[in-house]
Amino acid sequence: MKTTIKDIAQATGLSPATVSLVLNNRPSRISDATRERVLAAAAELGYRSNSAAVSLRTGRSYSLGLIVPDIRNDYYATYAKGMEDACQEMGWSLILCSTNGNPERERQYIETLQAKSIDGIAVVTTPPLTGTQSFEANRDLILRMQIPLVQMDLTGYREPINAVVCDHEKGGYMATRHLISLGHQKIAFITGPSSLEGSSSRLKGCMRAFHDYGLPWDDKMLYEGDYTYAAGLDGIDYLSDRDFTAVFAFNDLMAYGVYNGLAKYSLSVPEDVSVVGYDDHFLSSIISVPLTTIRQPIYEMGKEAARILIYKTEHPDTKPVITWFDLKLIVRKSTRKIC
Amino acid sequence: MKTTIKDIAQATGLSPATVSLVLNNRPSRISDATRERVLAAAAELGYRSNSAAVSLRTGRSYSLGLIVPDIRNDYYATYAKGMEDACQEMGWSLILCSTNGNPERERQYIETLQAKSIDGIAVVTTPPLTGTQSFEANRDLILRMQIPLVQMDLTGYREPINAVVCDHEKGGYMATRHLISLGHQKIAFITGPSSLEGSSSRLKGCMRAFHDYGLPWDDKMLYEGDYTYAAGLDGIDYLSDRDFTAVFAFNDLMAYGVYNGLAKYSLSVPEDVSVVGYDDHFLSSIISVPLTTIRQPIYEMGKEAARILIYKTEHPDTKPVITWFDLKLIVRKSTRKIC
DNA sequence: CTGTTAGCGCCTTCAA
DNA sequence: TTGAAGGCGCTAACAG
Repeated sequence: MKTTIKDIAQATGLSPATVSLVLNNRPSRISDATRERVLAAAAELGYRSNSAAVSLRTGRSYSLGLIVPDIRNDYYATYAKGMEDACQEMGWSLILCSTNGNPERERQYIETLQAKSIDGIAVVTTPPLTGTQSFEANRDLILRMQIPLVQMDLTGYREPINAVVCDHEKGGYMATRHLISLGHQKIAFITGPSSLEGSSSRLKGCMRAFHDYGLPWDDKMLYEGDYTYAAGLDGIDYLSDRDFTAVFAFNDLMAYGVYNGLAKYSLSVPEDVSVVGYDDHFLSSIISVPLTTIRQPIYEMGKEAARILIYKTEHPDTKPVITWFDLKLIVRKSTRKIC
Repeated sequence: MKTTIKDIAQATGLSPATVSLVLNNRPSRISDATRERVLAAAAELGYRSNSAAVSLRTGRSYSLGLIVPDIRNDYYATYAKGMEDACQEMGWSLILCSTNGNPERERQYIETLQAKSIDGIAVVTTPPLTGTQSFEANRDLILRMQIPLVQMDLTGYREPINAVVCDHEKGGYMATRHLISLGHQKIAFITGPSSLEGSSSRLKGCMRAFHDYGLPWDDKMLYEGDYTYAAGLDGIDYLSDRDFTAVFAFNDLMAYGVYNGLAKYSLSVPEDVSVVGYDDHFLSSIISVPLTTIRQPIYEMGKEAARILIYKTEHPDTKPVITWFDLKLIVRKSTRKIC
């Protein structure tokens, strides 16, 4: 039914080995004449290599696994798309694993991926779990399996590890500086979980900006959210008796919650309160008051993650790669100058 | 390094075949004693089957392919999540293929999937391409490869085919009837591409509602969009000199465009104009004026798609399965009663 | 009830 | 420059 290298061998009167050699472009110098013959026959017969056979023989599968908490989240979907595009460019495949933040399910996936001789795994852990025991255990599992691993926004670990990272300290600084330069001095912050590196870095940046501009820092203006829409709403409830002219939400989803939270108190954006988000979710340019935000190049990070993984497959004994990405302030309508 | 059935065979003093038999729960009755022994050894040695070997031997891979235009689109991401969850429940994997609406890339994917001995493929074609020659060619390609295929919202074809479908005629009817029952008589419609079955069905439903309630139909109140945000904006521009009190956009994304388009003309929702969307995008409950919409059970459809595919793998010679899903009107704040 | 045998399709020595 | 042979890990016949 399906044509194999044997068929091509038969058709050309050559041996399967020779056919394999030319089909894989091996340096073993084959005469141009036979090469042509093989290629012609392969095209003629519509040859496609059987990846199970290749995989069994070589132990490689030319596919990567992506483990994310929830593919419906635009953030992860964008990352997935980046990886997927990079894979496609190089003829690789991507296996999608959505864990719902369940570490046990994550573990199962890792084992399935190993069974499939996956060549590399990219993991983005769900916020509340990062740094937990079960997550570390899963990471160790991957490492022990000797499968290349790329993480996102996670540099600190007991040993160096491949990663794609943004300088969130700088991101926090940029957002805060933007507000300060607009004349805001009373700024409220709705953060992510403090256990998350990305969140604590942002916060450090905020404090540094306050310090640089000689503003007094006040922990009471802080609400610790969890990156969900609801946390934005709750944050405004919590902060409602404070006095502020601006809010910096540590991601766009919470900023949307802030919008609606403020509306509840009849406060409008940006007239009464300026709002800055973080991520540049695709909706942020679309909503009625377009959101000023810090853009993360998630798509590019996904691409790079795939590239690192593929590179590691070819060069297993190289040092861990950490690629840094730039953040960018996108000024829209949700922030305004005050006197 | 990795333990194989041979290792287990050696450890237990049995043959690889026997080990395989118990590990796969084959009906060939094996004594409980040896079964126990094998299972114990497998656990002991941490055995995991090599799926490349299984795949090479059996021609099956226990994985499905999903081909979508863009995983960043919440609609497709939700479908993917449904499939992924169903796969996970049964120990299968999902390979993600995002085509960007490029038929050539779609074709490449199909061939890659075949090379991987994929057991089934779910395709959701990008709107402008549905029904085009290249798309039909790709579908034929899959069919010719004898790989089970599931489509979404696509029933009409020259031969019956597995599908998960909503009755969009009814959906169009429900949305229109809702507006009519609220007193609206001058309703504008922003449709999807007329070449799409889902869009033309909705439109038929709208017309039927008008007919049932004795309202005159007017083609001038129609704008053909393409399901993008921009189309919603454009639609309002196009309709700006018409007289209407309500708009029915054929998906939520276009409804968001309608919101902002109306704002441009200083029209507010729902005071001046009522708006109905379609899909129930996750943002529709979140935005400042929550959107009345028709909910499609996309997630469930994804689950069912995976189940159909897996079923087809076990029962290749059964008749095509078409599963219908119910639509539901979700009334929120974007529609109001007028006198 | 269990073991033997024979490949699935491919790649990789090694020999010619 | 090419061919022959062996085996990756597993399963399906067929024996015993």
